[in-house]
Amino acid sequence: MPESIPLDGYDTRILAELQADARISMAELGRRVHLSQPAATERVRKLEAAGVISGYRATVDLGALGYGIRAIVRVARAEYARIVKLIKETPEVINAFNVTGEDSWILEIAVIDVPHLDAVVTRFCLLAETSTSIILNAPREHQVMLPPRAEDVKPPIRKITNA
Amino acid sequence: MPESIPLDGYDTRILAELQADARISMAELGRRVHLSQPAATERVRKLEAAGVISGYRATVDLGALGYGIRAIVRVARAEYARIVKLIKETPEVINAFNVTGEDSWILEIAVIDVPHLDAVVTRFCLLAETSTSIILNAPREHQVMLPPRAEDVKPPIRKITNA
DNA sequence: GATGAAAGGACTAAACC
DNA sequence: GGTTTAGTCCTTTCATC
Repeated sequence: MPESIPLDGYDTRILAELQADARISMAELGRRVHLSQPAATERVRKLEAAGVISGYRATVDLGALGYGIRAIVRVARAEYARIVKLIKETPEVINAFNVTGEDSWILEIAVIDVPHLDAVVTRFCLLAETSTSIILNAPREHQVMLPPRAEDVKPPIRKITNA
Repeated sequence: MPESIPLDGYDTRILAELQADARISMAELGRRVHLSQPAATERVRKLEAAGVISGYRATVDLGALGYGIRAIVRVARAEYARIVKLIKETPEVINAFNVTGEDSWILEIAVIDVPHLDAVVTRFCLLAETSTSIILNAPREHQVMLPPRAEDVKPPIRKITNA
């Protein structure tokens, strides 16, 4: 699994375009980033091979699908293996993060309505302490992520040697 | 913005396939869901028009991009407008949810290293109380969401009328 | 919704810079 | 590394069943 391959301006623009619309053709991508179509295709292939691009997914509108409520469930004092098992068995869990701190799990879930929310949260309550917050709105979702700006990257302190 | 159009088995399978790989051709999609290519194309077009499919995005590996740490930041006692402004100015924020409860905001961020984490969190600390948890692992991410199963959908209680 | 035909566009590979 | 060209393949669109 190669990591941290050098990314230049073309790669950055390709990543921006494909995060904004993953279904454009390689020819259209080339036009947008000012590369020929074969050059764009080759760069995308390398970004995929390097693992920088890990996939392409359609985004669905949960409301249109019939899920009226999204919520964050924090889970504390849970037994690791049992929680992982319950997460894997629960399709309403969109994202599940194991985190440091008092609450060891943070889940994002989608449910139809309040009775459904109750049903899902109750399953986790049986294994651990939970705290549920309903998502009211999301001013940012799926931010397009590009390589860190140079000013944010602190070079490591060089070790003093006897050279 | 049309919502809750009826979705049949074909639509469900199309949504599953496109959430798993958004770059397949309409011909390949048709093969996978056992529809002709024009039929598959037309259904995708309708799902897009109805807003069920809201977009297609490439997923990037944050580690490969150079972001070594992901974290959840909970923000409490914040002034709404100022927090929204700060979120919009902070590219490290991947997702930002305004939620019910004590902590009114839950942010997911990606940073390069601990100094960078410190820098980002400090900006939010100046406006509100924060609590930061580093993400250790994520046993589930980007769950494929399909229309709710029938057994989860509770029909509304019919009102008693004088008919 | 399927089939078949026609047109347009996209991808692959090669030669060249 | 990128570009251009040429050839093939695929996709899309339309009309018909």
